Amino acid sequence: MDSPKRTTIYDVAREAGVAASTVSRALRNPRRVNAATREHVLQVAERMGYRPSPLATALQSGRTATVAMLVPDITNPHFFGTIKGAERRASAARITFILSHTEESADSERTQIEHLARSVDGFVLASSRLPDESLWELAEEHNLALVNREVKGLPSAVVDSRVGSRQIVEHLASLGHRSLVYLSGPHRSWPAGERWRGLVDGARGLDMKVTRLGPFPPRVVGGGAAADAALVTGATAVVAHNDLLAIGVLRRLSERGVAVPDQVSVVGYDDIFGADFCVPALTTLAGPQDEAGRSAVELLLENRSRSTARTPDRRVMLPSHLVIRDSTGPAAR
Amino acid sequence: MDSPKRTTIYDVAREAGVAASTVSRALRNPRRVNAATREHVLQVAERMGYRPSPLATALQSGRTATVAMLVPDITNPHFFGTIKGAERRASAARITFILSHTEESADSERTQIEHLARSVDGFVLASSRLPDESLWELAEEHNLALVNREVKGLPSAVVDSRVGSRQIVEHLASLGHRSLVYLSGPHRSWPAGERWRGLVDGARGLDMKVTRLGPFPPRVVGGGAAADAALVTGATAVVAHNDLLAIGVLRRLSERGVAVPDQVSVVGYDDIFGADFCVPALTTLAGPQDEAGRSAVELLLENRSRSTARTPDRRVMLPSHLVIRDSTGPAAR
DNA sequence: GTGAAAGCGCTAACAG
DNA sequence: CTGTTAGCGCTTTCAC
Repeated sequence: MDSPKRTTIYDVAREAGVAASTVSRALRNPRRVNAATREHVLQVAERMGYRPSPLATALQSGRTATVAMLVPDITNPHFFGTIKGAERRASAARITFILSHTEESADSERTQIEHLARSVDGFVLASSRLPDESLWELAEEHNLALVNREVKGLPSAVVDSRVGSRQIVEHLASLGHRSLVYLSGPHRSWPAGERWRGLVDGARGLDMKVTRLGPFPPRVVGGGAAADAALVTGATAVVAHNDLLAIGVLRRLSERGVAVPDQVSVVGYDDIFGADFCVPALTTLAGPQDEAGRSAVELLLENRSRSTARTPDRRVMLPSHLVIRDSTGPAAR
Repeated sequence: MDSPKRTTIYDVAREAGVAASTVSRALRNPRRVNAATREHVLQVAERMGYRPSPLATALQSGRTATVAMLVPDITNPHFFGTIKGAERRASAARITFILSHTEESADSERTQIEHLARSVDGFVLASSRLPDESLWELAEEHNLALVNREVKGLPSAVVDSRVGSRQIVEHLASLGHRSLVYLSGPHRSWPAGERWRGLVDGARGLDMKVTRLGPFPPRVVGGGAAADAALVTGATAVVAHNDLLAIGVLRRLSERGVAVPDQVSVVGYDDIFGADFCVPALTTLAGPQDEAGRSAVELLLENRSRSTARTPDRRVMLPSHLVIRDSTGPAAR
């Protein structure tokens, strides 16, 4: 594929009549070399079609100009926004972007990090499945930035879902609901805890009864069991861990002939693609997921420049907002 | 981040009382070294927590164990399946997966390839925007595999949409439709050409009139203009370039009070997430996009092993199938 | 079967 | 400001 020997700085150096190091400097540290020499070297390099070898650069300098993003499930539309934001930010900084999925497994996550460690400058961990302790430990050795997860001492970018959950409760309360059930996501999911706490906080003083069910798989297929479980509680409002689950719930309710929102109101989280055109269109807590991805990469880049010095943990909190559509309405009766 | 000097094969060699080259061999070419020595080396390496440096390996050997996938628009759900399939296949082969987007620009695509050339073993180009000539040229220097694009002499994996388009025509004809309009995708889109040809072929001998409109942006927002354009033709059936556009069309038709499928039938391509729960649920040509991504990576890997020898171009054609839902019905009148 | 040694392409002191 | 000189960590002849 690449037989015709790539041209190296040595080729350029010879052709330009200077030392290899001068070529290197002309290319990287424009100011440390005579303007005329520099111009000449650049022209020769250009003419010879010189392309630097990122590998050699990285091996020598330790900087790879690459970041890796690990997501639990590459299939989940929830992550698309985050991935997009991260990828965009990276490529804007001319940073190579590696995407990898961990299959919802903490072990796999750790292995991937170990595996990629030498090839990247840092990791964006989206909805990491690793326990806090593991993250602290990994952070000793690696440059990490978390998305939708907060851990003391580590940089993170999260879309608020606590304050947002309060808004959900207020919205439902104002519609006359007196009780809601939260259909919980994965057991160790950090956002699940946040959401639950937000709902509980919001309910306090509003004469709203909140119940937690689950965990349910945060996918459309999880909606069947979740909906059935919710119905038996008699609650008039259902808050699902995410839109995928909410859509599954809508589907199941429709099968069972339960009218939404007339009999039951349904709320989701994330405002994923499709949330606006499912039936009824889903009321959901929307947030700038792409911003979160963007910020995480940014935190990584910041951290990189601060050399070895331990940076005070930067936490970015992005605001969410409730998008009210057709799946919520006045409480039944 | 990584201050405590990584252990290298030299450390292991010293500790094990052998030469570095022996360590290297023990790790890569198990058979070229005495079983006992090998065992010993492996244990020492393990004990010392040795991790090979992919960079150094790549620099020396020329193989990076990495592939890059370029997609025009990382935001488009159409690509999610392809990305997923490719990522999965790569990680199964312990190949690092780089994802990059080209913003629908041929120039950007070329630049990215140039940029990543030294860091990867090959490229998966999904729906490449580059003209055939450019691809041939690039293939001289790089290991390429195409997804949803066929170019003579280059390996590719495509989901059939030509035969599938015939099925669409037959389906519509059997419902009594006598004319359809194709809402075309981007001007230089290869699948757009395939689909159009498939529709024309299918219409021949079926007393079906086909019209092509567009190009339209293959996104939901494109649906407004597309739907309006389609309506003025008086056609009773609309075939949209992809599901995104089709969903946009559904939305516009609903706004205008045009009943689907009673007044107009609508068909899409891809069966993306959401196609089953929009209203009415979309009839669409589904295909194994993830398989296409998977196959493309596979082609890359095959090609890599065949050393320099030019491999006869392998083309993988994946079958599509028509998923009939609620957006198509008997022709009006 | 194993060791010595020469790089892969680049950067970073260190002199001059 | 520029050239010389070591490597970065690994693989790969080439001898022994």
